[in-house]
Amino acid sequence: MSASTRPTAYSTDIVLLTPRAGKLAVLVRHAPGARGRNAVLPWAAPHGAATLVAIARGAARAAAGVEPNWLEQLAAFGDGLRHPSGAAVSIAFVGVLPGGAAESAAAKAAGDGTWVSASDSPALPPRQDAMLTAAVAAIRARLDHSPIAFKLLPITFTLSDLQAMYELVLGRRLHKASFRRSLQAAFLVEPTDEWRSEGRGRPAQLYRYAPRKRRSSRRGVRFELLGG
Amino acid sequence: MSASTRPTAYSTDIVLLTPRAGKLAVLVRHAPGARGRNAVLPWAAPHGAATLVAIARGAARAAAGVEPNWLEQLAAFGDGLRHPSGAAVSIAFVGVLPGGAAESAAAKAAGDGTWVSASDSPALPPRQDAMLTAAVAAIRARLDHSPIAFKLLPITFTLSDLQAMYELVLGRRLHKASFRRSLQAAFLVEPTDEWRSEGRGRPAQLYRYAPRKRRSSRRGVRFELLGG
DNA sequence: GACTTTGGTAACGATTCGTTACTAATTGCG
DNA sequence: CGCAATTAGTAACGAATCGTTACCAAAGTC
Repeated sequence: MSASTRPTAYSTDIVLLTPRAGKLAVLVRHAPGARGRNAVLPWAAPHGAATLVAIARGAARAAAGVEPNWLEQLAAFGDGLRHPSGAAVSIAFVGVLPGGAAESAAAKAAGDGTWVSASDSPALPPRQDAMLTAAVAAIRARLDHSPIAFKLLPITFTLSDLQAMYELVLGRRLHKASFRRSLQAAFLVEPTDEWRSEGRGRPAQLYRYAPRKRRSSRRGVRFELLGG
Repeated sequence: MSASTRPTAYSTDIVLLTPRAGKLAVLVRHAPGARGRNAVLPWAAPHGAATLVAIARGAARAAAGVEPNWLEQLAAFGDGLRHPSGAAVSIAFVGVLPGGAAESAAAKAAGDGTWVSASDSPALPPRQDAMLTAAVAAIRARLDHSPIAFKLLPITFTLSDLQAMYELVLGRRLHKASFRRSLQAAFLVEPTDEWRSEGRGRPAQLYRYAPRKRRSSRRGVRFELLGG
């Protein structure tokens, strides 16, 4: 399903991301010999009539032990950069998993990959290194359009957890009152009956992702996002 | 460079769009036999060490006679849909040309493609039909982040031209005062000394695209863009 | 109890934004 | 010429949004 010695027409690669220790971690497979060196992203050669996204999902499950909670195509990468498959072009997918989902005993037993910090540049092959950079930029750019932050969290979470996840992906601090006011106006979450007490401080109510409305915005044009 | 009879590993396709008669037109090539039927998007097989974007640009120039004014990768398409190349996967690019650039005598002589309305669904092969739909959605989604509207216009244009182009791509009407206020705040255009008189009404000043500032926004989170 | 820490919200001021209304400059027509 | 029609361009009002400060609530710690 993965490491073939003969060159394949194209490869399907996956950048699986999960929060770990306040940073984003990426799933890699290590070459049998060295540890910490020669890391590669999970990838698969095309097989049968499986769709691209199905191949990506299968590669993710083989390496992580569980299926990604969210998965989208990233882009096709070619342009001469070296890739372990030898293929001239690779189609990359981005996926996310909730924090802790990959640390379960079942997931560890079923997957052959390991999680490393995404920002410490784990010495990937050139083409896959470009994929990782693009993947981190992509979830940041799509954070407003896809429920990525929610899919990076467990089913229930506190509003502070949600804000911290947005801050982690965006790489900047957000204001609590503004964040919650915007969230309230969007009808994206609903409270549960549970509360969580994290040691110090007042307990926080747990929420779940439950989008209800979809306002057709009808807003004007946002020129300020244009650059160059 | 284009129509080979043996199956290729993958194809590089291009969806070239231009404004024409108040709608978007797409560049297609017609099969030699029938006219109006069997239209295909320009595509190319991989060759040599050329990058993906260079192959796409070459295919665009071969069919349009000129190079696209803006070009970005769209996505990879596979999933069993039929494609004239026989390849299992195709990497699609979106490009735009200013209105009138494809009607010049030089362009018509150098290109072997023809322009048809993008909304009248020109009976493309299934996979390319999906590309066209995705391309129109993509330029709409990226309109705020890439200077697509400016690249769909000639070098100089009136502010009414610019607004009409935004309305054409977005598919909805915009308010003149709001549009110009936002544009002014973004420092994206500079006036020229020329004026254009279009028959009736007051003449309009011509502007050119000349982005000066890039404010780092620092805005909050936009939950209202999230759906499903 | 006093202090610290985290959760949660009210409210003020500034900015943005949609809209209305107005002025400016040209063509067409009597 | 005088006046309607048409398109360009802007001022300004009111509502909504947004960043920020401030405050209260509920837990643990000393």
